[in-house]
Amino acid sequence: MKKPARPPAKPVRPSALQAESLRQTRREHASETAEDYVEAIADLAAAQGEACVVDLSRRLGVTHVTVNRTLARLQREGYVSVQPYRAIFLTAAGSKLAKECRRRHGIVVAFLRSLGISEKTAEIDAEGIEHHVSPETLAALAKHTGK
Amino acid sequence: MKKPARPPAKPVRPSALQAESLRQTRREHASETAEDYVEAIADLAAAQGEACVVDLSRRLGVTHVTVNRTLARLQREGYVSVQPYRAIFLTAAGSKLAKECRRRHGIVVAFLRSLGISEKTAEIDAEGIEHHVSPETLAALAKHTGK
DNA sequence: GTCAAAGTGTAGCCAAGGCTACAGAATGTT
DNA sequence: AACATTCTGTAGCCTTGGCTACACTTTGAC
Ligand SMILES: [Mn+2]
Ligand SMILES: [Mn+2]
Ligand SMILES: [Mn+2]
Ligand SMILES: [Mn+2]
Repeated sequence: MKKPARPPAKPVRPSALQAESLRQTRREHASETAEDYVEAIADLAAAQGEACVVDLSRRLGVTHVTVNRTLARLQREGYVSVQPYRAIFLTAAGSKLAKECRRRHGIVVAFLRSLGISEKTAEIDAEGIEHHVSPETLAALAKHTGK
Repeated sequence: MKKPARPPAKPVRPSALQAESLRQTRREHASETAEDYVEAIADLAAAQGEACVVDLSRRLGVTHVTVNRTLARLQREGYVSVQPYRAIFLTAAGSKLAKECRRRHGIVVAFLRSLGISEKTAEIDAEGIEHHVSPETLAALAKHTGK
């Protein structure tokens, strides 16, 4: 079916734009784990003074094995500093990222709440949406909520 | 560091809720590929009469190899029907899913546009956001936009 | 100090979803 | 009919991110 007998070929949506959008979405998925981890580590550090593996595994909803392997990758990428049987610390880069993520998370949740969404649903949806909000959209959400 | 000397232990956010939210986000990621594929297949069928592997690979921004393997999985899961060197067809389940996804995609884009987001950014952001919008939020977005 | 419980680390399994390289099939043009 | 191009399929590689099972370390309680 190389060239099917094409009817007028009205493009529902340009393929190139959708391809670019999906590529962007995949890039966002690649950084998503790092974002959720550093945010969780910062939250735990703020609440308890420090973060350990089991606390993270409870908060992230995965086993401690997954946490461990992911922390190794995040250390490789320069976001955290881990040593065997020691608490987990964010690097400067990790802290910066955590701060940005916490801000963005708050804006998304506040926006959803302003739309009348229940707190629980707002939290659930925000956890996924947050990673796909461009700066342009984030600003619009903040403005809309604040107004 | 089993039990660190804990300061008052003010929970920034309950761990259980965040864990549940992240689990939900992961479930959504698992269905995301299927959703984007059936939507793309439906779009291509509407525009050209039928969908083939290279058209899909162009539209999805991946190689034809990835498309092929994913189509095998989607067939296993009952969304598409593929035969070697034949066009790709949606099953009833696939068509139903595509229809829902197209509707949801449109609502998310329209909402972003109504916020003043540029068309291109709206498309890009929507491609990621759409999969994380609960029915409750989707309804709120539709209502907000229509108003 | 002993010891059980909790925490941590590691080996090894799996599926998804990217990719390159190569081979075979279909097609359009000459 | 021949051939170049395009399309399709497959083998095999990689990374991410889940998991269980098992072993070791730390810690708190007695
Ligand atoms: Mn998140
Ligand atoms: Mn978050
Ligand atoms: Mn999408
Ligand atoms: Mn879509």
